[in-house]
Amino acid sequence: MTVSAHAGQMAPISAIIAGDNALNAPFSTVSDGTLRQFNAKQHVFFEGDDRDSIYEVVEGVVCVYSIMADGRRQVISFCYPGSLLGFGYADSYLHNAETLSPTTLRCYSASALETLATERPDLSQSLLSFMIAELSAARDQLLTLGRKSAPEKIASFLLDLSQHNRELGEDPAMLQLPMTRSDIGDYLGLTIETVSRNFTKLRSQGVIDLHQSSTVIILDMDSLEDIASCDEGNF
Amino acid sequence: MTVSAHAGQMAPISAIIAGDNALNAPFSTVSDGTLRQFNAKQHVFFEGDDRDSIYEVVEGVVCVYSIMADGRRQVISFCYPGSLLGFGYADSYLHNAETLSPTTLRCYSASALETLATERPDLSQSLLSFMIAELSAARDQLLTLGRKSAPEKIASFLLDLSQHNRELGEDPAMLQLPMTRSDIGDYLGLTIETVSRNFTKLRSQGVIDLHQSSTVIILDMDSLEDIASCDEGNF
DNA sequence: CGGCCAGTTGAGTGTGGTCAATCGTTGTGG
DNA sequence: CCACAACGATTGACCACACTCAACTGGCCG
Repeated sequence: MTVSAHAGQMAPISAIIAGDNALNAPFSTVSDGTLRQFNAKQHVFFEGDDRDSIYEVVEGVVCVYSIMADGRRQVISFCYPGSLLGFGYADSYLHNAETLSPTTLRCYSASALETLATERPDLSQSLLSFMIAELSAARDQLLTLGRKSAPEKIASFLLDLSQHNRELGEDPAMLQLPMTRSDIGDYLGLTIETVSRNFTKLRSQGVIDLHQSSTVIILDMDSLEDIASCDEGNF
Repeated sequence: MTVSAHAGQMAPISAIIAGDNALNAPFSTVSDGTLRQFNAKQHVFFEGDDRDSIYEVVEGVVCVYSIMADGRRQVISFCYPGSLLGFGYADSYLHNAETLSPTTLRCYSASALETLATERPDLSQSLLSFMIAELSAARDQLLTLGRKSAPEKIASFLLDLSQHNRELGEDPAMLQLPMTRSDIGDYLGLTIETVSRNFTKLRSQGVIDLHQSSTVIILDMDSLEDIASCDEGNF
């Protein structure tokens, strides 16, 4: 799946750092662990900023993206609770990070966390697991961007969100989209018009329903899966 | 950069495992470490195979790719010496791996290596560094696949190879391509015809020279960077 | 020599991009 | 309360870039 989040069964980084009495513990071992609140559409950091902090998404959704000199944008991932932002060994952030909804982040000192990782094998293992999951998601997305048609991209995207809901125990047929059509387009390598047209097409085929533009109801999961993998029989 | 290889300054995994008297030591700590030889165009493993072994590229180039039911292919990375193949926590390989040239791989037991990683912080750190580099490369490639035109993709690809040469102390203007036009197309999300046409176009513009189809000489690095329109100053 | 394969080149097509108009919702101020 | 602006989303008309199909070249090897 390409939605960037900790796989459900993994312990969140915060729990590893805090030890057994996790979640509400004082994070004395690493300099910080304090919570920061963001409104929607606020930047957490920009590419090139000094990489002083690493964030764990606690609540909300964050959009990580790259941008080219002429303004073309590529969304790298949508980060849901459990994801880490800003982890790596560069001395500045490699991407931009912007909240899509009101968001709570847990903030760590980058240097302290990375030093701690050299001392705590469980933390190091947890970070490694997280990176493996992220890499796997990024590689799946390479296939989507490089080889799938627009309808396949849209269907794959909706199925990813559905799977994400399923892992959280939420309704896999009822999707709340915190991102705009523009975000989706920049994630899938499409324009907003193409995203919109394909949403409309799926609705006219009876595969999905769209009450508000931010709510997608999957009416025919089988058809959606057919479209995602093969894209035969349209028009 | 998107060419998948250990960043030059990192210690290869084999050195970590073997300890200080690296490279030629008996790899008693992990079950294996033996060398395996491959000819060109041989598969190392297929997607779905039991993930029993992890490989380190010692010599040669390996192409890692995904394939869809209808045959569409996406090349994930070209793995040069220093890269790891098959690392992850899934119980089967997630991709296919095929040698492009005669290749030597160092072979480890996946379970033994991953167990060892829980005991040896230096190994765990090394693996984490490697994964960070791989993730960064994959994310760069997302931008290329999602947002760049065909000429930009080709130019970026050649610049990546040039940068790789530079890191190895080889001539950054003289590129030996171990992969076919089809491999390049499947890496960049293009057809072989589009790859070929853009190579021809670069040659007719005097940006590159092509003696054999597998040798590219960069005549005008500045133009190539302009065409790539890449604001990449990585490393 | 002939077959095979990778690569190149050409002609025509179609998917998805561009440009532009419109719609719908939300929020603000008169 | 309505008028209006702002913004996201939708739809339409048109176009271009990259794909498809096809022919051909050149190198390699039996």
